Parts: sequence; structure tokens; C-alpha cells
Amino acid sequence: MKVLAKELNVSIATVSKALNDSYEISEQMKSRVREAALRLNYTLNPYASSLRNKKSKTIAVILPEITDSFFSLAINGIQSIAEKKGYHVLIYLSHEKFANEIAIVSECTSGRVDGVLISIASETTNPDHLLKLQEENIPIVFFDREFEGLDIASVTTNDFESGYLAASHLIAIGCEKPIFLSISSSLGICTKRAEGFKVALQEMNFEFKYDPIFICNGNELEQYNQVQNLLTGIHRPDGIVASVEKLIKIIYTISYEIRLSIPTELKVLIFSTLDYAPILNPPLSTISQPAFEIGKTAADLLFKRIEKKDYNISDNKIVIPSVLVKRGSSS
Amino acid sequence: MKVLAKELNVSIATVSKALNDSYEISEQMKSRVREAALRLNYTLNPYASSLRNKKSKTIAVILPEITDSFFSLAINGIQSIAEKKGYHVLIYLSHEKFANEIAIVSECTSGRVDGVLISIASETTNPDHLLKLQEENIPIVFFDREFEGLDIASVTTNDFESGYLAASHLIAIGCEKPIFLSISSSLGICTKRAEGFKVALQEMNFEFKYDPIFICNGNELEQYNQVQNLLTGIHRPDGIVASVEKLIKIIYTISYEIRLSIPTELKVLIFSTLDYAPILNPPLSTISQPAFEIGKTAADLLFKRIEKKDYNISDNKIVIPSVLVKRGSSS
DNA sequence: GTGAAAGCGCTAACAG
DNA sequence: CTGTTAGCGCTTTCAC
Repeated sequence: MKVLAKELNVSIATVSKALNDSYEISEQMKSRVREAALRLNYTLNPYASSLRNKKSKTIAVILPEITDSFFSLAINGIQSIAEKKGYHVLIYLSHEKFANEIAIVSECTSGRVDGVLISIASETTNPDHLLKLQEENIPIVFFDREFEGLDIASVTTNDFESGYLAASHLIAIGCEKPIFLSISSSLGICTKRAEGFKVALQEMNFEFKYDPIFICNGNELEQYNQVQNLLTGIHRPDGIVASVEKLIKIIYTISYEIRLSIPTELKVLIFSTLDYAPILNPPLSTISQPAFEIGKTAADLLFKRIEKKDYNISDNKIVIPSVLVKRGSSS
Repeated sequence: MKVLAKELNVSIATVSKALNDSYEISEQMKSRVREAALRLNYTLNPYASSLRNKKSKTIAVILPEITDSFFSLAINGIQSIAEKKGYHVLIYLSHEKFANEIAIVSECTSGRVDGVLISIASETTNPDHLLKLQEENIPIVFFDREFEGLDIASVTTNDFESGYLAASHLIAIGCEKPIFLSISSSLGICTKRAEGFKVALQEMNFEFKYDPIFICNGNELEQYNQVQNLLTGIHRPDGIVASVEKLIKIIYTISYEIRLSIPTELKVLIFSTLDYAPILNPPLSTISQPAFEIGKTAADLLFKRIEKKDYNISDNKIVIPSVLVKRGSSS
């Protein structure tokens, strides 16, 4: 279309420079070009630019799922920064499947994106796909869920401490059979929260007559059945700390069905940013992660990596603390 | 990098064709090329391909906000189809602002995307930006929120009928001062739902002693104050139909604060797909939109437009009905 | 301050 | 079945 833009009787090069606000073009020329572009409704072809510049001006965000308030909020945070930087955001959903994640990550190669923000799937147990990306020099930043032990930047929350705090809270309000409800035995956020939970119990000289970490995985129905077995079984807990938001509905629903009173017979505490927690029946105590902030910070970090400046090694692992909000479900 | 791929001693064209699975290449050659590509960790540069093919293999999804279960679910539906088609999904958030929407839409030009799925901002009152896109021959499909009166495909729900149904339900359970709580006087989904609501009242010979449509707009705090005035004012309703999900928290919170009992003193019914509706206090009656289905159908429609086939004019305006789910808040 | 021309990585004619 | 070549729309030396 530059040919058409040459109705200004200038060269194609001049137009390109003018549109890119080059210093070697006169102000007068620039405004003439801009005016004509506007008039002819012309904008640069982004992919031709990308091809030349080897910069796509887009980032990928890879999430396990989107129907979780944590991830929605994180996207908001990411988007707010990307927009400011003039970057475009590609969204990919792994649905917690390792195979999907591998396929998605492989799409991010060959210059499609300038950087990747990822929260790994609960199934992911091997980081090769990420290492391959790194080899291509594509900056990666984990947010919330990281794969441990790699030299990749991350923005997470204080999972261990939060697990510790959660256990302490349950004990403080009188629980004798607390349990940590996890969805994965490998996912860092689960194992660290569980570990903090366990350590807190140990420090309080809690007697382990059963395993305080209960893992329920699979699809929603499967998780439902596992939790139902737990809550109707011989080792029924009197306090639960749930590791992810989607467990709320399962726990509450089963409690209603089997007429187990929260908080009288069962205290509940959950890792979640759910806006509706205060108006649930009963109001739900949460360990609220700074979701928007995590997304924002991760995006900031990614752009620093992309722009290769401010490359502060101390920035590599950022931890933003969660806060415990006590409500009716744990009183 | 094709130069490198020519360690196979074949031409660059052969490699290109092999990778694109062209019929004029022998199976043997294809597998040799694929093997080498895999080994050298090579993938096509997507933007170079886009430049040649004039196809970006990506679509844009423009949403008012993402922290709303309707939109999260819709994205899931859209993504499921896009993935199947091998398309990439760019997400943009207008935050209900018209100016943002214009800026976003203008980013979608010049071949950046092959098509656009959009749910318009509540502030949007002028369709020029969309018409400009259309002039560029970029297919557009509205989902949920459309701009009326244009020749643009849409997938929506039966807003009028749902509003009608909502009013009928409130009357049926004894409301004498029902009100429809809207967030915009121009947004189609709001006006149509409100219209259905009003018509139902008229048909039941309801006496209008006040305007049954109450509009609260602005940011969350402003909406909160407006609803508070409504619920503490002289014309306090005894039944509310709320037009969007985010009003739930406001209504419930205020009711608690001013000790207004739901459903005894106030029946509540809301347009929402909130998964947590059954476990709220009290359980919330909803008019549930088929969010996933709407997203999926809109994406399907968009791809038909993009692929220029199956171009069935009767597909232009698809309506997928919502369902009324009665729960404790309206009994 | 402006223009000519090469080339980013790929695909599609066309020739062989 | 495979190779040569032109050119997608842009940016960027390097001359002028």
C-alpha cells in the first residue's frame, strides 16, 4: 500500500521513516505523511514489520484454565502492562494437560512472540519444552505456578508461609483433624503449601494419626467423589485447607448434601481470590493471593527481559505475599 | 533458516512444500524433511508465512472485561474452536470504555487478524470503528453484546424473552414493586432485557407508580452508592432483576449491611452464569446464559466467514436461549 | 532531507 | 517430483 501512499510523490523509504518517526525526516514531511495515512485509512502491516525487525510486539500467556478468578485477575494485570507497552497478548489454555502445554509452547517459537508468561499445568512434570524455548532466547517468566529448579524468572506468592499460616489458624480455632486438600503431588504451589501446612502441625507437636495431605485429582466429577469419600469416611477431617479455588464448590456442595455444618463441624479455608467469598453461605475464609499484582509484576519482569535492560539478577524470583482473610467458614 | 535445512541437499522450495504437506512432494522426501526440521528444532516463521499468504491464522477477541464468569466461559468456547482450527487468539479488554474499543479495533486492521469476535463496551454508542473494519473485509461476529442495526453476524441470547420471564417470575412469587437494575441505557442486552421486563409488567396490568428500570453506571463504588440509595430510598423495590453479574456482590453486600432480608423482603434474580450461585447466602436465582455455547457458536460462525464457505445467510443472527434457574433468592 | 535497492523468511508460479 | 525465481510489505544501509 505504500505505492498508494506515494500519491505524495515521495519515496517508499521516506514514508516508512516518517511513519516510524525517524529523526532524518523533516517535521513537515512527517505530518504530511501522517495526514495521508489517516486519510487513506492506512496502517503498517504488522507482520511485514515483524519480519524485518525480528520483533513481533506480542507476548504469549499460557494458563491452565481461565474460569478461575485468580487467572482472570492475573490476565487483567498482564494486559494493563502489555497495553502500556504497545504489546499484543495471545492467550493459550493448557487445561492442566501436559501434552497441551507442550504443543502450545512449541507454537511460541520462531518469533511468533517476543516473550512468554506461563503458569504451568498441574500435570507438567518435565521442563524440556520450556528449556527449548529458552534456547531460542525467548524470555520466559513464570507467574504463580513455576517449575522449580530452573534458571527462569518467576513471580509467585509465599506458598510455604501461607500453608503454615493456614494450619496455624485451623489449630488456633480448635481443629483436631485438619487436612490439606491438594490437587497435585508435583505442582509446586501445592507441594509448598502442603509442606508449610505440615511443618506447622509438626511444630505444634501435632500427632499424625493419618496423612494430613489429601490429594484429589482428575476431572471435576472425580474430584467430587474423592472429596465425598473423605468427608463421609472414617477419617473425616474437622478442618480443611483447600489448595485451589475450584474446590470451593465441591466442598460446600457436599457439606450441604451430607448435612455437615460449616464451620461447626468443619472449618474451611481456601487459597482463592474469589470476589464472592464474603457472600457465600457461610462466608468463606480465604488466603488471598495478590493476583492482579502478580500478573502485573510478571509482565513487567518479562518486558525488562525483552528489552534487555534493567536486567537485575536480583529480580529473578519475586515473591508477593498472600493474606489470610478470616470469615465465617473458619470461626 | 531454510539455508540450514538445506543440509538435506534439496532446494528451499522443496522444503517449504514438504513442510506444507504439498501433494507434489514424495512421501519419502516429506518425512526426511520433517525429521530434519525436528532434529534442528526448526519451525516455520509464522510472520513470513502470513506475509506471503495474507492470512495471519489469528483472531482477535474483544471483551469489556474478563473478571466475569460469562466472558471466561465464552473464551473457553472460543478457544476450543480456535485450537481445533489451528488459530491463535489475541485477547483485548475494553474495560467498557468506548475510546479503548476504538483503539483496539484499529489494531485489528492491516492483516493482523483474520477475524474479530467482539462483545461491545457498555459505553459504545457509535459503530464507525466496526464499519471501518468491515470495509477492510475483516469478518466480524458479535457475541452476547451486539451493536444493533448493522449487517454483522451475531450470536446472542434471547434477551427480551428472558427479561419477560424474569418479570413474570417476580410477579408470580408475589412482588409488588419489582425493578430491573440496568447498567446502561444504550447497551442492547440491557435495553432488550429491560424491555421484556417492562412488557411483562404491562401485560399483567401492573400499575407503574415508578420507573421500573433503574440504571446504575460508573465504577463499582458509584454503582454501589446508587444501589444503596435505591434500597434505602422511598421507592424501595421488593424484587430486583439485575442485568449483569457484577451487581450480585453489590446487592448482597448492601442487603447484609442494611439488614434487608433476601428473599423475605427482597427477591433477587440475576443474569449470570456464576458457578457459585447455588452456594451463596441465600442461593441465587439466575437467568443463565449458555456462555460456553455462545462463544463456541460465535467462533464457528467467524471461521465460516473467514473460510468463505458455508456462507449461509440464515446463520447471520443466531439466538441461543437462556434458562431461568430458581433458587432461594426468589422464593 | 530524501531515494534506490537489498533482503527479512516464506510461498507460488513456472520450468524442467 | 524437484528447483529457480519473483515478490509479499516493510526497514535500513548507503548514496545523493
